[in-house]
This record gives sequence, structure tokens and C-alpha cells, in this order.
Amino acid sequence: MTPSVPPARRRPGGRTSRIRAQVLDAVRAELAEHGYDGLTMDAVAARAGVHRTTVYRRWRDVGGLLADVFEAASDDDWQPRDTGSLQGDLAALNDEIQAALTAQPSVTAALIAASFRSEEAARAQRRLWEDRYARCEIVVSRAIRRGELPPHTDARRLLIAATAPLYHQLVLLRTPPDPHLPDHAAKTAALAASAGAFAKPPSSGDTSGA
Amino acid sequence: MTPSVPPARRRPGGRTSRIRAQVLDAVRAELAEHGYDGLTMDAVAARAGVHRTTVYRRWRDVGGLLADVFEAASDDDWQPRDTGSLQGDLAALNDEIQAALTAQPSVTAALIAASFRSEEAARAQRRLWEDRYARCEIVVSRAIRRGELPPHTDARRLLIAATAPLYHQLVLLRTPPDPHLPDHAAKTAALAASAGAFAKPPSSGDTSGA
DNA sequence: CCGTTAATACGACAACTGTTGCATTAAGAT
DNA sequence: ATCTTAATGCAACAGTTGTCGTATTAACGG
Repeated sequence: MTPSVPPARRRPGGRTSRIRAQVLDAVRAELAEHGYDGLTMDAVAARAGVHRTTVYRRWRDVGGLLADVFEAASDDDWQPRDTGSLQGDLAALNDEIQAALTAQPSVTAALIAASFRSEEAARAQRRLWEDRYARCEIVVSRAIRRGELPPHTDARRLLIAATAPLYHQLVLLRTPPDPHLPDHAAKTAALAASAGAFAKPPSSGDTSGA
Repeated sequence: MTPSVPPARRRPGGRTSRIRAQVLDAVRAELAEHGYDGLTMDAVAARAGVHRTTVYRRWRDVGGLLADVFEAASDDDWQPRDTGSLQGDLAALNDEIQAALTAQPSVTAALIAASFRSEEAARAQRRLWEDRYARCEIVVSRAIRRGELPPHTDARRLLIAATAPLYHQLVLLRTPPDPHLPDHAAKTAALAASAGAFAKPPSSGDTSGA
């Protein structure tokens, strides 16, 4: 019997995948245009040129649509820039975040907002965050290798400390973007990090790095 | 201290205010029970023991209900604790935030999530954030008075740096609560602050604080 | 090529959402 | 106490949302 086919689609042929692409494009477009509130199953189906029942049966509800969009979002080869310094890397990262969140319209911001509408979408989004922060950890290991940071620095906490203020201002507080904030948050986090604020005990059995 | 009558209600008598209280209680209860998605005008009216049309006419939609809840939330005398040190004050603040966000069920978390559903609710929430962060600025001025911080420290940025990681983890990333995070984030922010990371140029015409 | 059947389209339907006109209740004024 | 009318209750309505049975299309296998 089938050795390791993904448990999913039994007929992933041309039409099926074409309709998926049409529908996901429609979701992103509706999100960007009308925000999370304009995202109705009906509008998505109409824009995709597909019948309502097709969308209902394959994706069940708005949460299913969003989850699939998050799924598709991981399929890229993004990685953080290498600027040669920790502060520079964090600032470049923050610049990207600020640009993505303040674009008009911003699919990113709409996706974050929309993820509160369903548990399924929230799970998919959590996986995406996890993926992105994992890819960013190389920024920290590079800094350790350069001697900018003590070994056993907690990469995740440092990255969150550096990026959280941006999300807080733009997503939760919804204040207008501050052009200095990306640099400032990066600088603050780098300062605290080099002072050892994110040191963690070496994980047992791992006495010397690499 | 309300010398001028609010320009609003032409008949704020017993029944009107009683119904408002019933409805807002119902909103909070529905939010806590079923989250933002269970918050329907119909359910609120039913729980409040009020007719649907009454809710529709007075609050128009879910956004109006939420905005009124945010409005009512400012009517308290909350203020940050005074622990004697900057780090202690920030940690106490973070403990409160973490407790509010991880309560089961958490009205706070539900309100944040729900605020993405309407522009009106978002505005009301922005006013509430502004009010809370303004009340917290005394933490910074106390620290300056104690000599823990340089004068002209940017209170808002410091407070956001200290609290943002908590919101990021619990609201956006939705990771399980870390019991050490409140203290750690406070410690990190206090460290950066005392190193002058939040210094700002003295505002013109304000040469010496108070 | 043809047969099988998963995937989609279609149309009808119940349930829910929000609106409107009118009747009823009670707050504020005389 | 009585009057006025703002606020609420009531019932009927149109539009929307989600579901289901069935017909049609096209992907995969021979």
C-alpha cells in the first residue's frame, strides 16, 4: 500500500490545484482590500470565480481559508540579511517588519488581525511565527561567533525583545509608524544582549559550543 | 470631577442606565465564555434580557458594544504599585499583565482580539492603552527621582520595551505563559534604561524636571 | 479510447442577521 | 396627577450565511 503519500489529497490534479491557487489569491486580495472583516466565504468564492459550495466543502470556513494561506506563506526561502553586526542585523530585520506592517494595504497586518477569528488560523499562524523566529536564530549565532555576544545567549528571547516593540506599537497600540523605532529597538536589544541580559545556563550535556 | 454633563444622553434615567449595565455585563460574559467569535448581538441581547432591537439601536453593532466596554474600563482608579525600585515596579506591572492575559477565561485577551473586528472598537481601545501607559509614567519619574535613571529618559519607550515581550508572547505568538518572563523582561528593560538606552533630548523650554 | 469516481457546479432550503413601522412603557417636566 | 416623548418592546420583513441532495465535469487508471 501507499508507502508515504501525504494523507491529504486523493486527486491533486490540474483543476484541484488551479482552484486552490485561485481561491488563495482571492483570500489575499480580499484581505488586503477590505481587511479581515470583508473576508466572507461568499466574496472569496465570487472573486475566485468558483461556486460557494466548493469553498465551503474544501475549506469549511474562514479559519480554514486563513490556515491554508499561512501554510502557503511558509513556502519561500526567506532568510535574515547579514550586515556584519548584531545591531545591524536586528535593525534590518525590524525594517522589514515595519515595512510589511505599514504597507498600504498590508496583507501581513490583515493576516495577524484575522488570525484572531479562528483557532485553526491561530494554530497555522503559530507555526509560521515559529518558522520565522527559527530562521532568525542564525543572527544570534553569527554574533556569538564574532564575539559580540556571550555563548549560551538565549536567541529566542533576544529576538523577541528586539522585535516585540515594533509589533506592539503597530499592531496592538496602532500608533503611527516611528521611523526611528526599528533602529532604536535593535540598538536597545543589542545593548542588553552584550551586557549578558539573555544569558542562559548551558543545556546539560552541551559543555562547549560546537 | 465631571463639571460638564456629557453631551450624550437626553434621558439617562433609571431604566436606560440599568439596561446599559445589563448589556455591558452580558458583553463581558459572552466574551469570556465564547470569545470574540461568540459575541453576537443576538446572544448579548438574550443574556441581558433585552430585546434585539434595543441593542441594535443603541449600539449599532458589535464594534459599538466593544467601544462602550472599553469606555467603561477606564472608569477605575488603577495605578502601578510602588515597590521601591524600577525593576521591581516593572516586574510588578508585568505580573499584573501576565495574570490578566492568562486568566481563564481572560476578558482582557478577548477584548484585545475583538478590537480587531471594528474600527470603532480599535479607537476606543487605543484611548484605553494611552490612559494606562500615561498612568504608568510615574514609575519612570520615580526612578529618575531616585537617581536610578538619567533625567530626560523617554518613559513611553521604556515602558513599551518592558511590557511588549509579554504581549508578544501571549497575544501574538500565543505561546504558553513563561513564569520567568515578567521578571526577565523587567530586568532587561531596567538594565538598558540605566545604561541610557532611552535617553531623549530635553524638550525645548523644559530645562529642569518639575 | 473508455470507465470510474473525486471534485466541482447547481439549485433549493433552513437558520441567522439586521432593518423598519408601530405599539407600549416609563423618565422628566408641568 | 397628568402630559409629553424618549426609550424600549414587538412583529414582520429582506438579505445573508451555511447546508444538503443531485447533476455535471474532469482527473486518473485501464
